[in-house]
Formats: sequence, C-alpha cells, structure tokens
Amino acid sequence: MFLRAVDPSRPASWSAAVADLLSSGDPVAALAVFAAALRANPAALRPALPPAFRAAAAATSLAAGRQLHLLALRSGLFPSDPFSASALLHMYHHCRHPSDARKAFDEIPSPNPVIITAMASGYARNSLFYPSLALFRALLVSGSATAVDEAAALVAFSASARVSDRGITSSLHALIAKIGLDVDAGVVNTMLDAYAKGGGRDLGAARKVFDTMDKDVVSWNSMIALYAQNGLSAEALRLYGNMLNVGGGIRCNAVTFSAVLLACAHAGTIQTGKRIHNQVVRMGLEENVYVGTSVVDMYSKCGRVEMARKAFEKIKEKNVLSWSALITGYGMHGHGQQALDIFDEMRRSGQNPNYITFISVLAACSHAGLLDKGRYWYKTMKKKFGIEPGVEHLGCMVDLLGRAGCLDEAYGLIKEMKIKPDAAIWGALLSACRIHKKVELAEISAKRLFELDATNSGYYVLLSNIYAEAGLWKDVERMRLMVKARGIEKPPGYSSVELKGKTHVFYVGDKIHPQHKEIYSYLGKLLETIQEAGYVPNTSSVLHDLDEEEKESAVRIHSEKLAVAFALMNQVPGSIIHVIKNLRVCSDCHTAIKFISRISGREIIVRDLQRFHHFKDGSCSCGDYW
DNA sequence: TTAGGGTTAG
Repeated sequence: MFLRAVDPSRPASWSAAVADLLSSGDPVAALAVFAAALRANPAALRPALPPAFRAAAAATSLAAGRQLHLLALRSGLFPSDPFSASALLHMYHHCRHPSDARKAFDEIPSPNPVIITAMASGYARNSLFYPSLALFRALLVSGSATAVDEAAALVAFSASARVSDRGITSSLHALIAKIGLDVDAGVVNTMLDAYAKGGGRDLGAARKVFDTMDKDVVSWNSMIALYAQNGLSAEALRLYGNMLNVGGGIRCNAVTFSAVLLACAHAGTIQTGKRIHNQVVRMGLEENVYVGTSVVDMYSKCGRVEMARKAFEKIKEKNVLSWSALITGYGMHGHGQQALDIFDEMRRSGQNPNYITFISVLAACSHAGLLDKGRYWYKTMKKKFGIEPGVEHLGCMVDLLGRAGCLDEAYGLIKEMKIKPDAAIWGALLSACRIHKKVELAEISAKRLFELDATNSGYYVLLSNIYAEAGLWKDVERMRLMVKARGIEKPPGYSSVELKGKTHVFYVGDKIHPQHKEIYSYLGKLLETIQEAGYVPNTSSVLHDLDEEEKESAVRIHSEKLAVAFALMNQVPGSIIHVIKNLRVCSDCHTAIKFISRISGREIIVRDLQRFHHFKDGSCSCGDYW
C-alpha cells in the first residue's frame, strides 16, 4: 500500500496521508492513520478531520462518523470550521442518515455556499428531492452564481431524473434561467436526461433543450439514446444522421454506437445495422463490451444469429449481458438447444447467470418446446443460483407448459405463485386454451385479463375464436356485442420491409404506398399461384362478424402478405427477404408464406412480436409451433 | 462540496 512519508511534526503531512489512503480506496486504513495522527500530534486534527469524515463516508461507517462528530464538537471545529462542517454533513448523508445531517446543519450559524451545496447534494443522494430543491433554490436566490451553484444544479437535475414528479425539472430549469446561471454542457445534458426520464417523461421538452443548447458528444448520445430507449427508432436514426452531417465535427464514440444499434435492433433495419457495424469495425470498437453486445443484439433482432455469434466472439471481456443477448438471439430463432449450449458455455466460462439470463433461457425452451429442460431450469434457478422466479419466468413457463398441453400444471404454477400474475401470464394461458380447446379455463383466464386490461382487443378475439371453434355461437355473439359496447378497436397490424436503406410500412389493405396498385395485382397473381400449389385460405383469425367472403378478402390483404409481395417485386433476385410485423403473425399468412418461399425459391425471414420465422423451401423454422 | 451519456427480457 502506497503511503507517503509522514512527518509527525507537520499536521499537513498527516492529513495528506489520510487523503492518500482514502483516494487509493482504503477508507479503513485512512481512519487508522487519522487516529495515529492525533496521538502523534493533536494539531493535526484541524487539517485531517475533513478527509477523515470523507473516509468514514466512503466506508459508510456511521460509528466512526459519530466519533469524529464528537471530536469535532469537543475541539470546537464544529460548527465553526466550514471545511469540517461540510465534510460532516457529507458523512451523515453517505451513511444514509439525512436527519442527523439536518440536525447538524441547523447548528451552523451562517452556512456558506459550499455547506449548503453539501446539504442539498446529500438530500438528493438520499432521494429527498424536495428539501434538496428548497436549499438549492435558497442558494440561487441569495448568492451570486458560482461554480458551487453549478455543481448543485447538476446534482439537483440528476436527482429529478429519478423522481416521479412532473414539473420539478421545469421549475429548476426556470429558476436557473431566471438567475442567469451560466451552466456548462454537463449540467444541460443532465437537465435533458431529467426531462426525459423524470416524472413528466417528456421527450419533447428534452428535444427542445437539445435543440437550443451548445452540444457536445454527450448531448448527442443522450438524445439518441433517449429516442432509442423509448422505441422511437426512426427518430434515433435520423438524429444519428444529423450528428454525422451537421454535428459540427463531433465524432461519434462507443456510446453513440450502442445507442444507435439499439434503434436498429428495434426497427429490424439490417442494412443500416450492417453499415453501422462496419463503422464500428473501422473504429476498432468491436471488442468494447457495450458496443459488442449491442451488435449481437442488433444481428439477433434483425434475423442473423450467425452474425450475432461472430460479433459475440469479438467481444474481449464478455459480461452477463453479452451472454444473455446471445442466448436470447438463439431462442428467438427457435434454436432452443443451441441457446442451452451457449448457456452451458457461459457457466463453464465462469460467468454467473442473472435474473434476465433465466428469462432468456426459459424463453428459448418455450420457443422450441423443450418441456423438460424448461421445467428443470425453472426449478434449478432458485435451488442452485438463488434467483427467485419472477412474473417473466412464470410467463415463459405458462407458455411452455400450456402449449405442450399441460394446462393444469400451468394453472397450478400460477396459483402457487406469490406474485400477482400479469396480463402476459393469463394471455399465455388463454392462447394455450385455444390450442387445446379448453373453454372453461379460457373463461377463467379471460375474466382475469378483462380485469387487468379491458381495452386489449386481442383477448376478446381469442376468446371469441375459442367459442367459435367449440360451436358456442351465442357466446361468440355475446363477445361481439361486448367489443362493440366497450368501443374496443383492434390496433392496426403492420409489417415493414427495408429497401435500399428505406423502410416501407404496410397496413392491412392500405393504399398509401405509391406502388400499391402494382403490389395488389402482383399479390393477386401470387395467391392464385400458391392456391394452385395447394394453399387454402384460412380465415379463422378474423373477427367473426364478417361473412366468409369478406373474411377471405380481409386475409388476402394482410400486411405481411403485402410486405412480402413488395419485397419480391423490388428486391434483388435471390436476396433474403426480411419482414417485421408488429403483432403475432397470423396463421393464414404463415401458411401462405411457406408456399411463397417454395414457389419463389426465396428465403423469407419474418420477425413477429416475439420471435422469428425463417421460411425456406415451403417450411418454417418454428415447425409450426408458435 | 460535486461531477452529465451506453448493452441483456417481455
């Protein structure tokens, strides 16, 4: 351990030794040196007390802190010495005793800005945002705008990002503007974050701040990340383009890439994703664990697991997120056994799984129908890894068991669970009830679902289909009326296809696309061709208030069919077709695309809400199990 | 005294 030579006669030498030990990460040793200092030379108390308080704070040792407090009182350094006073407050806040800090603060006759800032920061650290804001406000109103105020503003904004109270950020913002406090990009970036993550969750306000500020890399990265994290992929990608073009020479870095790759993953834009990956490689950032994991995730979610695997190998220090991303990737593509092999590899490498890893593992089992493996890991996660299954794990299990026909076991799991089951769990059970035609259990699940989320049309449709398949037409009619009475609308399904870097979106039966006439006539011929090859339209996924003929025409123009037709017309012959669908792919489209893949000799990859379908030579990678 | 941005599930 480094310890500079102490000259016992010089008090400053002792305080330097305490501070050195503290900054080298050994607060306990720092406190020991402090004690030795006092024995050797009582005059060392004054300079060494503040670093000693900081050492107690770093060690979160309340007992040591209280002793120091006593010492400060007896020697008269508290409350007269401002350095000791601010360090004392800092100590109490760090030890999570803000009320003791407050008592001490009230004993200080006229606290200076440093002391007030310490107090305000401490409050913020303990999530006591209102008292922090009050002090911050008082500080700004009373004094001149100084560097201390700026530090306090930073703390205040970062706290307001974590507090669910709309208005706090804007009131702080207004206060700063009114005072004319000159804040740097660091503070404004924190403000931007506070607008977007705080109570209001106001991305528009964040964007306004962003547009008017002097931007640095962090500003661009923050705004891009905020869009990406909130699912606004197109905005994130557009902003990334702006950064490159008009960013004023600001170079993107690893953080930019991990944020923008998230947007690609979400949007499924393989072409843009590849371009950005190339850039990552050129800049030598493949080994970076954040960037690398984002690349893995991007390729997985854009349909290229083998590319994801290659990118994974390049990551120098893989962490639990990297492994989980890869497991998820294999799982989404229906490669359950490979996902489990990666999971084995992960454990052999010494990496411990976490809560999310087990979601990935169980989801992989569920997508591939690996019933016993799923049961095993569900039990083992707690037994061997001490991770208590949560709603997400239960959801995977209900899905897995339900589809395999073990409905009683699935229902049993739900009932024995301590956590309140969410809509995803009851939804999984309801879907299973449809597959296995269990009307009674379907009604139980649907009842729960309507309580949890009465506006989701999907559940009504499912239940209605279950009734229809059981020939319970009166109940079908009852459902239809219920949907009508409650004013529930089906969210529009859409599919998208990327062509030359541009994303084309198709809605059911939409006529917005400039090529729509050609697309419809092409699709018409295509459907005729596959009907000759044996395809029979299946209309069971359409709401039952249409007659058969209407149903058939509704199914004919489903968005995924439009998207596939568009891609076949426009893409380079032989290239892989990628379609992204915002809902679960319907069973008629699933059948049709299998035929299309055979007739056209093309590979078609469809990403739906939860997984991938690779259509090739007339069959699908999901094995019709989805 | 204080110090801004990123990756894994559903």
